[in-house]
Amino acid sequence: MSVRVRFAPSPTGYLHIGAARSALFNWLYARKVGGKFLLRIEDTDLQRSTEESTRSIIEGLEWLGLDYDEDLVFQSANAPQHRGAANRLVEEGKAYRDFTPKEQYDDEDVKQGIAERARVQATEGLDQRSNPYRDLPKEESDRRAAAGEPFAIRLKVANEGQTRFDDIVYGAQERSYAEIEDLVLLRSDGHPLYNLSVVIDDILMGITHVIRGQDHLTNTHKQVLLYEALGAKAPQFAHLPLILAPDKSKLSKRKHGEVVSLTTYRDRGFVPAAFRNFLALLGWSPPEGKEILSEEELIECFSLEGIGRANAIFNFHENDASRWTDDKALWMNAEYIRTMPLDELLPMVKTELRANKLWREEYDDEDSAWFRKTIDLIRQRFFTLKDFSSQGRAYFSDDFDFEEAVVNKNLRKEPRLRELLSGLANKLEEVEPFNAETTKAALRAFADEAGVQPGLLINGSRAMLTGQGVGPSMFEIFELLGRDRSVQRLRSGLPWF
RNA sequence: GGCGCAUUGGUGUAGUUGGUUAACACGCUGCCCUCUCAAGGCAGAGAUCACGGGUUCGAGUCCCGUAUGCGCUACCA
Repeated sequence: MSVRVRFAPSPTGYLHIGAARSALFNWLYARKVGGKFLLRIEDTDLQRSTEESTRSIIEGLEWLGLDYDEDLVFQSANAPQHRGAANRLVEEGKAYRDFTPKEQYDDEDVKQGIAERARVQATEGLDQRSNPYRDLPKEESDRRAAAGEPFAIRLKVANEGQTRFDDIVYGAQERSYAEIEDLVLLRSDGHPLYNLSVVIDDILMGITHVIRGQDHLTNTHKQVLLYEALGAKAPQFAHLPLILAPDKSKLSKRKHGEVVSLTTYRDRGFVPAAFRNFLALLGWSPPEGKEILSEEELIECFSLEGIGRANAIFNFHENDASRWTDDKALWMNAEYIRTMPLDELLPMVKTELRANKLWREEYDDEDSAWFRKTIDLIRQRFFTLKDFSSQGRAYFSDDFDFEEAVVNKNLRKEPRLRELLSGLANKLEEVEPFNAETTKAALRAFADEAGVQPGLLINGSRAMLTGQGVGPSMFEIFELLGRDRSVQRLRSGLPWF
């Protein structure tokens, strides 16, 4: 039987990086074993589901390069089947109508309410099967339903026994029926509930392996019960450890902000392959210990058995802008930027420059050799794609900022520099040809004549030509910017004012 | 409250059927290289493997308990 897996997010917001990782693992597994990777949007909660969210999920997956194999499935479209299944279970006596009036819960303290109710239930000695409608004669149930009395449908969980399944990650799991309530399948307004929907949909879609977050581990027992009631074979389950914030709390946008949203990484200049690589290493480790893995390598060595059981901490630093996300993610992105094939990087840089009005069509044409050379040089010390338009700005525009601290340290500290650099400009004007070699010789000779350290002129030049104190070798910069721009910037005197 | 799951340096992870100096990556420190910053090279700090018992000649690895964290416990997903 060929493998079919799915990623089934609910469209109630941005795509969370934890969800993105679930998608990735499903995708990797499908690609690894030659199975199908499907996408299902779980939009049964109509109140909270939005089209915008669905779009952002699809965009996110596309950005990560996780292509799905069949048509997108909307869970809401299967609602008739969900209801049909629930009614069938009632007919078969495996579920029952619960005419208890619906209670209203405050959305705020649901968790507390649950704990409170559980406590009361325990002290009053109520068990999970105390529902008065559980054993209502079928005729009466039918009659009341026909009379229009509202009801929810609950699964009739047997008194004795236990569910069991083997989780590929967490191992053998058992749970006694006594700990499982008669779960609601259908709300009194006819809406199918999550546990019913997933099971029906997974059956409908022929899912063979359910790979999802560990937060569903205990719910799985209910679902196993449903598979049994429906006479269907349960799929294999593999639950993934969760991704937590540094304080070990659940990662949430409300509490932790943008770092948890996948699109943030796209918007802040991550290379998709780098982020995918980083995500893969959260909770999973390759057998060889090699960490930088291409798409092919990732697929090749991926296995469900390599997934760990402990929750991983996503180590970002909330109050440190330069370490706004996990250090290793940032490092990996830099690693990709400086080592990936230039031809794959170029389109991303183009997009970035374009967004900042720094792109010129010539870069694709007569200046393409220059452009490639420039990108290849400056990418060596960049961390994100954003750096091409910020730190790299001086290479693409004459309108760039001078860093105050750099100007003070490399220019103002030595008053003679203004004249010296102007003199250097004169010297460079005569250099022929104009390249790294010749400018180097010229600068050194000039430093000798003037009786100053070459470093003084080099650092001063860097400040004048790029506005920055750090960057590539100065002579490479001269060559790249060319004689005219180099000379002009050296003479501009701009930063002195 | 009940039930479940987890616990190896700051972070991510390796640690084969229990065997001797607990490994790798990121981060951090120092040195080299050097016009700066990276990269690279070298060196280093940092873990009594959550804690307490037990089994064993021997435990990060097996068993029990405790703690902590997380999850589920809903006519949310």
